[in-house]
Amino acid sequence: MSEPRFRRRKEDRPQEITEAALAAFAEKGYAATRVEEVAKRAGVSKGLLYLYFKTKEEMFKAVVRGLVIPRIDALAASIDTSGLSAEEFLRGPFVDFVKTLPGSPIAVVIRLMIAEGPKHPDLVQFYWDNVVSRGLSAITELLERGVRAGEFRRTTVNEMPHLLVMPAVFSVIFRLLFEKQALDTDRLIDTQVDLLLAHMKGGNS
Amino acid sequence: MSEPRFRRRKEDRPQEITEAALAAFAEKGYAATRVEEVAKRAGVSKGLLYLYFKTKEEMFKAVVRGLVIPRIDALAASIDTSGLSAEEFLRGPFVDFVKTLPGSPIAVVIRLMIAEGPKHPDLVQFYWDNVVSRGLSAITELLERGVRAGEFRRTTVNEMPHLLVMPAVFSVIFRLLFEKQALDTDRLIDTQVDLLLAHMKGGNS
DNA sequence: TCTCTTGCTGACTGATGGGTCATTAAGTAT
DNA sequence: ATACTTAATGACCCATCAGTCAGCAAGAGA
Repeated sequence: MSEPRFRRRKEDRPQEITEAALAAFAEKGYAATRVEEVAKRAGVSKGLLYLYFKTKEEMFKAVVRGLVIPRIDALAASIDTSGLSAEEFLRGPFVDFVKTLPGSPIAVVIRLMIAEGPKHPDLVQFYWDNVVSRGLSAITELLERGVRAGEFRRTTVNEMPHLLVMPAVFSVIFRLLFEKQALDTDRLIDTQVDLLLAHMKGGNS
Repeated sequence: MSEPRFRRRKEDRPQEITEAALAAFAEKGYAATRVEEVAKRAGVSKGLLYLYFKTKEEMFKAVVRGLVIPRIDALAASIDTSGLSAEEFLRGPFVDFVKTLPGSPIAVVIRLMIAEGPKHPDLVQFYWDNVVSRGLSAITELLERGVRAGEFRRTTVNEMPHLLVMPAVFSVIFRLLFEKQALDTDRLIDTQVDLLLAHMKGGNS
């Protein structure tokens, strides 16, 4: 006769909740987001959230974990599989990936990390181990490959892969805060990569 | 006989409160900081805060305003007064200033802006007008001076002064989150400035 | 010394929101 | 059908905290 008032979908709940939480956090930030708001977005009662996550904080951590790992895995994998030269990879898949960041869920995670990081040391540690550290190593390895192939000189950049990631982080933050004052983040990223490649390929230092 | 229980010091209160608030925000972030905690640090009762600031939010805004403006003014002024060439200014006062950022109160403000910005659009606007916009213009003007003097070619960098500020923002965030995994932020800044100067002085694009 | 002004206090309140739990109803097994 | 398990509800509890206000006391003025 009538629709049941709810369905039991134990399997799907965690991800649904996680997604709802991300959306809410993106709009209001962690502290300003009410648990009930997340519940509403997930189309579920507040009490249910506490069956899947012990506290609001646990929920927050689940969001970060669930979103970031897959993406990084994908990029790391593509470094190995693609038969591209180091320069081709940087100009191609790497730049593409970086350009998508400012508009992706990862941008939200980055903001959350900055805002809440100091209050969640274990989460920062997790993020460092699984994202930052691995990302930097992957880039270092890629540059090393370029040096071995005779594409690049060995320069300071080999010890500072940060220089390649920098524009991504900067763009994420800039877009987040000053959306209106459109900075052409794609161009910023391209320019920085051009600069670095020019420096690594020829020149004098 | 006995010390008075308090003194009336209308003049000094605002700054004392503002400083206490900054210290508290630096440790806990805005949302997690209790108004009473700020009062305690300022050695004052909670009620007093509300005589000088209508709300916690107003207090927050006062912190940002009071801390950042003076610094930016100082830097902007020194661009004009110093008789240095563009390159000398960049390698000298500019780099010095940027290097102090990650450890300065401004770093705290930057973090607060990222964390709370989306909830305070008017504050973001204020920050844009008085800090970011003015800072970028100053740099643009400096580069332009360099071009006119024949020091620099005109390149993409003239339209993207962001490239010079980027390492500062990146360093602030990096140090804030991953203090332990010491990134040599001074070196990062130097390297980026070297790269840009090399590009603007010679080369091919 | 006795006002009078006002900077300042601290106990109070009202609302908010994280977290709980007794109860209900969806699905499953017999 | 009937009994049983457990996903899901939502009304409730209560600690927390931003903001208030009646009264107090520091210092100025006479």
